[in-house]
Amino acid sequence: MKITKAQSQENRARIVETAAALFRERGYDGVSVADLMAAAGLTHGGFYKHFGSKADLMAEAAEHGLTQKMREYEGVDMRGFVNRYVSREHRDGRGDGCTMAALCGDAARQSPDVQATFAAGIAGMLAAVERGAMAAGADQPAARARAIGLFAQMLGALTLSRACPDDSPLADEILDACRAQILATLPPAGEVKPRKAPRRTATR
Amino acid sequence: MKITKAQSQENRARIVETAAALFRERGYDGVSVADLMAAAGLTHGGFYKHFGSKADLMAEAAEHGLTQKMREYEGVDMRGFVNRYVSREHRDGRGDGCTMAALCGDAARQSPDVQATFAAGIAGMLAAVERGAMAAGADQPAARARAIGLFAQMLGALTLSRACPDDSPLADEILDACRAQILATLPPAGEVKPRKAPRRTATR
DNA sequence: TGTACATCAGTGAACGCGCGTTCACTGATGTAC
DNA sequence: TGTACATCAGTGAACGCGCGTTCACTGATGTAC
Repeated sequence: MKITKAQSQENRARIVETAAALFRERGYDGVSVADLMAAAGLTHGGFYKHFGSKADLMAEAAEHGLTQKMREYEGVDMRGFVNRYVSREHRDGRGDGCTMAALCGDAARQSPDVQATFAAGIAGMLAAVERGAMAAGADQPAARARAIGLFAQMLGALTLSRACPDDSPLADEILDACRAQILATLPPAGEVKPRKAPRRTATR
Repeated sequence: MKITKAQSQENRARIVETAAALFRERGYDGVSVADLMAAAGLTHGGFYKHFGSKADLMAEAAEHGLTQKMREYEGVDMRGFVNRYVSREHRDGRGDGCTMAALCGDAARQSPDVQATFAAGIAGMLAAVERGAMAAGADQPAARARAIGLFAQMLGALTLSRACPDDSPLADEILDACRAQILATLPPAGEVKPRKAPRRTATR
């Protein structure tokens, strides 16, 4: 029952991808190794041919999820980012959503490895938001502080909204209030005063 | 080995109090029934003389923690609240801190009972922050939206800061940037334009 | 007030269960000749 | 290019462990007389 090298690498990648989504959906403790291997279409025994431990996979899945989301938002302008991030779709789609928003609270209690991954993810996210804020007309160095405040508010809004029962009107109110408030601080679309050339994140 | 009724009630209260702190510190899955009974100075078998299940205690501990913190902040003005909430002390003192900030992310994956408790806690918190914002000079109905945005940002700041490794400068930067940003939107202390009588939360 | 007895909070062993992890085994792949 | 064999990803049973929960038992409390 040996498998092609390429097939094996493909399996490994699928495990990471599957794990990233399941962890976001149910949390780290809510997904067992057997669960996720089954979801990836394999049996649990083979897990340790790919990863040293569940904790190792947690770090790798976080890394994968964070960089993937960053890439997905590349080139999206600030208003678009806020509209998509602080939305009912994002709140209700934990599995497909932002790893930070889904697991940031849990990360604080995980291994240093996972924690370091999240810290790097936060740093990257803030840098991207800062770039977006400057492209939207903010000044350096205020842009840095503004980016931090902005992202904290977006993440807080999502977290609070998700904690409410499914049909709660409060869940929507929180999202709507925060989105409107953030958008109000951004210049209207198209009215951006360009400084140098408008920045775009490089597609590497 | 029977115990006084009063002694028993005291034990029960101590279990709830201990559980609330341990849950905040390590998360719901990070504390076993045996753990917390030992921390309360009892053996694990007696747990079910007081509670139907661990999930029941989770809801009761959340309720306890949330209302206790609300009472603690009663009569504190807006600037004081922000300064204490968005602080290193609060970030590093999970066990003694805000239940919402510590467990809001986990709450989304818990039983409807726990989720309802958190939703009620959010509602209460927002109402209190709204009162504080109005006492600080905001207008109705903007005060409601402002309260939501404010609290989301405070909670997000704490969550992000806690996700960073202990010695990370980023952890402090996030806290400082958000605190400064929030305080800048509040009128300076003492310069409050009173409308009607300045409101104080009733001590009931 | 004093005596006899039912109550029930607390104890600690035991339960079944699912977890992360290990292991002997399989058999197609990939390599050495 | 064809043959012989070592490799190693995947399988599924098994491991020890800690979990939430149950249970028979204890013995001071609280009650009935």
